[in-house]
Amino acid sequence: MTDTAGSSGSEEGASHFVAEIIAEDIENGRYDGRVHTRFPPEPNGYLHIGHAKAICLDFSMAEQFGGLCNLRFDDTNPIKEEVEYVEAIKEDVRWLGFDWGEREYYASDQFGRLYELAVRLVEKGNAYVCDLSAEEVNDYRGTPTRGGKDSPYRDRSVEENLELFERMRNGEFPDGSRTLRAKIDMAHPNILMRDPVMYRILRATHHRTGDDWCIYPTYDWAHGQCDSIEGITHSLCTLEFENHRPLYDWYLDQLGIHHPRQIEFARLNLTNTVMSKRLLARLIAEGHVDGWDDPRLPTLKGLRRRGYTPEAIRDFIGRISVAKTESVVDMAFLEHVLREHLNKTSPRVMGVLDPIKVVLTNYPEDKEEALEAINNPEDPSYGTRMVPFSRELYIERADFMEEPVKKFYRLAPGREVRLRYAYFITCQDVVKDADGNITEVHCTYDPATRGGDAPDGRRVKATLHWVSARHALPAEVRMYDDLLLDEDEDEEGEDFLDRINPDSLQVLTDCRVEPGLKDAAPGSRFQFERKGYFCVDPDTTERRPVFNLTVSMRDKWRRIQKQRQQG
RNA sequence: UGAGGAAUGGUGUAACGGUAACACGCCUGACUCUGGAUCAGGUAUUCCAGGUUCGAAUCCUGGUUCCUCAGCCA
Repeated sequence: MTDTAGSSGSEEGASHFVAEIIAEDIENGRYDGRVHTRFPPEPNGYLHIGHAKAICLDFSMAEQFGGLCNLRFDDTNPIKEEVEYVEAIKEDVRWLGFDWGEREYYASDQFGRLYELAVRLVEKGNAYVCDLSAEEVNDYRGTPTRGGKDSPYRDRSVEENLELFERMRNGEFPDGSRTLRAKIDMAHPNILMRDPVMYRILRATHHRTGDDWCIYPTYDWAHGQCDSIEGITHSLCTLEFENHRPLYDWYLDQLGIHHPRQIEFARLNLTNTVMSKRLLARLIAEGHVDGWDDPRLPTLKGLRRRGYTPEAIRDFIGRISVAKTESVVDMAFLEHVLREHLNKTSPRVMGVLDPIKVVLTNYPEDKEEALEAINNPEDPSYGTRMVPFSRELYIERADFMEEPVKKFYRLAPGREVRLRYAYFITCQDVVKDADGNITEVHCTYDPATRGGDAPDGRRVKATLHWVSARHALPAEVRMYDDLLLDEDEDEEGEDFLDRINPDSLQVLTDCRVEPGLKDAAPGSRFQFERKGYFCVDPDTTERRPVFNLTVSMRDKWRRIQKQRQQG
């Protein structure tokens, strides 16, 4: 037997270029065969599924090679960072299923150490205090094609630099008036090597260090040194940091301290949505969605509320693999992986989203019975439940057609179908209101088909879900669709707001679900048979449950209709 | 016009000088008390031009296209 479970790449050891590099390093005895990674978010916003890729990579590489992965908050910019984000990020990482043990670090924990290291560079003549203003620094930097020019403060003596740097730290100079800069090469072809800023003067209260510091390290200065201090071996980051690697290496080489290896990979992009913090913030600010946990968003909070499972997200990340090619993954693939997991794990239930009444004219008025239904055909251990049945029922409006078109084989006048786990029914008549809208469908049922099988072996083309009108629980269902419409190939540079799907949310307020759903806890997931996977939203109240569509079922009939529309 | 990267079906990834493969999507069909799931089949791929080689997606040369970089953001 050939095991093709390898498609679920997240389970066993993944094989991609990052894993190959690490395996090679181990083989060569680099870092004594040790593997230690880190996930380094900045606590200035919420995590999204793009971060999930980094999280899964960082933790899985550690796990696969018997190493460790740290959680490190890259909190070097106090004006953007807040504790609220720290807590939210931890919750999200935990929800995804990863454990950083005691290894929760903060760049800010190293401010003292970083300062000492900076002093060392100054002493070596590798850094200097520069009095140029921000604009002047930009001006002196040059352009990608033209080298910059040296700062007039570049050749200060070590003593003067030491003194000035200490006075910066002591708060003797106003914000922005001076910086500490690495002394590298103002003519370097890589702009980042043109005497990058290591410290800026910034009087802002930091979420952890309060007002202890009025100078803060920049990313490039802090990141590599923190990696080094934590003993990181492989520092995985996204492609845009490729240009930073020479600088990352330079600091570590000058200092002569433990030197991790930075490896860059392509970030995750998905069709029909946005991933950038800026764009997500804009959607919220402009009211296109309701907040960071809006179920239409690819944020982890949003996906959680939508009903995504962490298992599915991890499986998805494993299966798209990791490479250096920039790519856009089809949302359909994420949904496929999601359905795969939900299909195996979701209890089935019946819910009618757009009800139309069915009256069984030959069923006694007062009779009620309970019919046995299977909770999960994929897994017998889920058992069965009893569902109430009576004379008046609701079925899906779309499951009836007065004048059925070709290939429609659900209920229609004179036609017999099965009510799932219940009876065969035959449509005899329809009742309409003054405007000609169908208000009731009158059917007869065949008592001999109780449970759903005909003793005479008679077959029907369709099986419909239903609820008993008298017993059903009214519910609200929020139907979600892609946040963005498909990209228009001829339209270039259009604002992404032009692609917003006006129908990304449709609230259905007149739904009816099985009474057994009365006490379903927020977050619990179900398959509404034939419709899709749903989960209970936190907006649920005792009086009225609220469900979110997680992902719809694949639907052949819908596809036929679509084909027909398109000609 | 500088530096650093990347190019394989519609999409994502593999093949590490030896038959271009896997998954998603799409299309057929089978089966079915979910038009779900499952199963079977089909569709379609090496950026271009040269070169090396018995043999090139892979090596070499030259080009093309795309991405990143001029924050005291990360």
